[in-house]
Amino acid sequence: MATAQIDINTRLKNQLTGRVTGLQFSHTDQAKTIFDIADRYAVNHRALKAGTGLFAEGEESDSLYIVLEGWLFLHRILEDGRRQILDFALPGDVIGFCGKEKSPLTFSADAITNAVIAVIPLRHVTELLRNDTASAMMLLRAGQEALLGAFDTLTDIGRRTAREAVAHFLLRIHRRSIESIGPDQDRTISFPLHQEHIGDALGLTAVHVCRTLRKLRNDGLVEISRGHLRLPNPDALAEEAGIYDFEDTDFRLAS
Amino acid sequence: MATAQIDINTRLKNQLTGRVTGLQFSHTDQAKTIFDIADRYAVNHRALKAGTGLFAEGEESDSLYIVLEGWLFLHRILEDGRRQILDFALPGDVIGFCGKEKSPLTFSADAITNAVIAVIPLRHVTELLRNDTASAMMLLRAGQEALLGAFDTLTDIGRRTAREAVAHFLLRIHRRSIESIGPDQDRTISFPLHQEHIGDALGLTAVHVCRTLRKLRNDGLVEISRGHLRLPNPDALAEEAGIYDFEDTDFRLAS
DNA sequence: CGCAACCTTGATCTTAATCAATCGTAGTGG
DNA sequence: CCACTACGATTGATTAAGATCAAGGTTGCG
Repeated sequence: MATAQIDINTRLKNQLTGRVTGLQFSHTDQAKTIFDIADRYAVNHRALKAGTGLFAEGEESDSLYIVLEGWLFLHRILEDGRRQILDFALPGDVIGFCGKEKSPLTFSADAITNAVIAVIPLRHVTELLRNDTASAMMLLRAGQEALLGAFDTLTDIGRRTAREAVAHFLLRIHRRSIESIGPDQDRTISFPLHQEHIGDALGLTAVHVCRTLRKLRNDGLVEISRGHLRLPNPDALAEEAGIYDFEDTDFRLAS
Repeated sequence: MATAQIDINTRLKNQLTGRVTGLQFSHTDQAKTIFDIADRYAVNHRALKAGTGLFAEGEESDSLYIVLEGWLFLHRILEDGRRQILDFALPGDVIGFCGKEKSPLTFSADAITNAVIAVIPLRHVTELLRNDTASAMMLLRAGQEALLGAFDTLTDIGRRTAREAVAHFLLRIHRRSIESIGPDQDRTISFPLHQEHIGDALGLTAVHVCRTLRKLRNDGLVEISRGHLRLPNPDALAEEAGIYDFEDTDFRLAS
């Protein structure tokens, strides 16, 4: 069991390391190092079946998690059932670090697909901070990356129309998938999200996401089929999202 | 000039240290250590007039900033002028750390009131990570704290009504102000935000914020006057926000 | 085959946006 | 001291984006 999971880890690292050639810079290095951190500091791996939870709001956890394989989502549920998805987590992403011991988590994490997660207890994080400056910097960056992602979503929900928000969301997920899993084939990525996931991430209903996607599909900007997403014309889609020249610049930029 | 600013810093620390007596635990310690970090690693202080910018989207910055005095807001502006406020920054908050050098910032930070900011260059952050494990942990926590705040706002905008969101927002700001500036007098805090700030933070128009605040005021839940905010009945307001027993639990919890 | 998810589409309703004045108050210059 | 100005808060009338309610329609799987 443990060895099988380490194989998965190693395989992912190789995939990512193999990618360095074609690409320019640091994101790839970062992902590599995140997996190195998982290698060196994880006490065990957790294999989750699709639909099961990694942790839930209210639980106490003194661990940090690194996704090795699969897609998860972080969310919060209100009393009456309204759900807000806060983020998605792909391989190489760090989640669940609340910083303090003994304080309850304020959100839940569930697996969308089958997933493998490296578990790093807080005491190993302390050790990492003491002995491994480069990894500490990686961790800081990962946190900041997550914050910037939340800022993107905030802008999508707060100040973009449904059409703009969905377009922007798909571009971001597409980019993250490529950065995490590796280059896409013909602009196509594996895409396990349901319309309800998209809606709950963007503050929309699944019905409205459906209508919005239909229009984007009719306009030839998006293709979704059996768990795969293709963006035939990312530039045109970026224009819909209210972003221009997104190939050149970091398309997180609003203008 | 430098001495005057250090005096401000010292005074703030004393205020916070003085608070330890009445309260239970780590938040206070954390704030103290954030100011210690500012003391030890800042190369200089910047004094900002109300309404001026600390940095703007698109600029490159290899510094991290710690607010010593005043209120700031972080925001992003879309092409057509729509604005999303991403977060507010109060004394003790850390902002602007993008993690990578030479990459442009993806949001702006402006001062709401006059403000004093400690500037820590990235090379000092590296030094901090290498030599000062406790401070490194503080920095990680501060980042996580910001992420959790963004998650709160995400839930407000995405899944709460205007009334719930405004109630929740005021409770959070009230709490942050107390944690940062010190205990309030008679449930009253200094509150420099305009209705437009609240609207841009919550994805609403200033007009709708006005109407929502009026109703909350008519219900005796909120009092706002000349830059001050009073929450006469936090428990009742928390109920409006869809939170119960918020005195006992971390009211970041949705349920 | 038949059920269970999920997606799709239509009709109607609600929340919040937009448009448009008006009011209050703090500052400014004469 | 007082008109004048500017900016923010307020209120009303109207519109629009997206929610809600209600059927079907697909797809995949035991």
